[in-house]
Amino acid sequence: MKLGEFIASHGTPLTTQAGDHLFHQGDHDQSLYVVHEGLLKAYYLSPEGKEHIKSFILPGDSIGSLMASYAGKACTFSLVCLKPCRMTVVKFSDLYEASKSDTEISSAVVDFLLGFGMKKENREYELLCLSAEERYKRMLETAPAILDLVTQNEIARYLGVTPVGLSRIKKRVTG
Amino acid sequence: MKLGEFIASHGTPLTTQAGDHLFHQGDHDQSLYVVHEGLLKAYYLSPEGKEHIKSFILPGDSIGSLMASYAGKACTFSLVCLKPCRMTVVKFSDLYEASKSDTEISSAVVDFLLGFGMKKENREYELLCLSAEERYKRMLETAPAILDLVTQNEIARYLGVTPVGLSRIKKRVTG
DNA sequence: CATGTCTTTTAACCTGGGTTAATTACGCGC
DNA sequence: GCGCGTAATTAACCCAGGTTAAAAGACATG
Repeated sequence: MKLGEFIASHGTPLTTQAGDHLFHQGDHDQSLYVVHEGLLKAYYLSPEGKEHIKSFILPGDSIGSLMASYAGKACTFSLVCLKPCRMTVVKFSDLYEASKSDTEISSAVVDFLLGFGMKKENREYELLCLSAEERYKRMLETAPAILDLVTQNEIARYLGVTPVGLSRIKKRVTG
Repeated sequence: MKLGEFIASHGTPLTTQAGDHLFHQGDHDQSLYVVHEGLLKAYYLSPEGKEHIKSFILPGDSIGSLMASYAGKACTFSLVCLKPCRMTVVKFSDLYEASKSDTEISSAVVDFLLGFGMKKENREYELLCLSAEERYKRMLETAPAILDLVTQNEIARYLGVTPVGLSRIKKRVTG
């Protein structure tokens, strides 16, 4: 069975409003969210209340908490809609079980996970090797679309700087 | 077929000396290295010659360049042995193809990739949300073993600070 | 168009970590 | 034990980005 069919038949549709949370840090949400339309952000909240943005999720992307879904632990981050969204929710365990017997599904899951791994490695590279200014310039080149979708405030917290810091960087870069 | 059997039958053994490189940044190495014994480091070298350590690889771990193996691009990092190593080398494409038809293999690959994903997410969290000092303290708690295996110089470059910086942090933390 | 709310910019000051270089430990071979 | 190379510490200075607070835009609503 194709992965798309599996999701269509075993998933349930979900539409949300901007501001709706799908789960909070600490929850045990074991769903995979396949996004068809809208915009979400995944973020960490530190004990001191500082927000760090893990990623923005666009149509075509999928997201869920690996920690909760696979390791049975609490979600390490929160997931909130920045715009009204339309998606399909799949139980991680359903997909995981299906991948054990259906080679077509497991192939698609392997491809998904390999793509996921490359994204994470790329993010790791940026955070480990680049300065905030370099990360901003890189974002201008590789993902300019997102800049128009979210506030500068959120771009900053995604890049690992404060909004004040990003304002300074912008001024420096733009000249 | 079990993954272990596949690796044993389709892989080739390899032993190396400390200092040997398995591949360099820019190469197109499409191998997966399954480490039985020894110690390796994966690192990025910036155009200005600065080294950033992506990870240390211990017995039981596996490593390879996703970018080269799966995306067909150049390796984004280099891989070098810090101690003599004993490992098995598997062609990524062999394993990838096998996972398309053998459910036992694909299950193991899915599990491997899920574990890999969790590691990468954890590293992303540390680099995005924690200060260098917090990352050092966390390492003291969660991976004290590595501290004895490599130089402080390398710990620093793994944590994303300079050796001088780490020396200061140590002094601050240890009191 | 006045008002409140949110985002962005600017300014002043502070700090963690970078940089360079000198100094001190720690092996290790002879 | 002595010399030599590598690793770690220390010191002095610098700077990117954090912090706090105030000011300036930007919009929406009444």
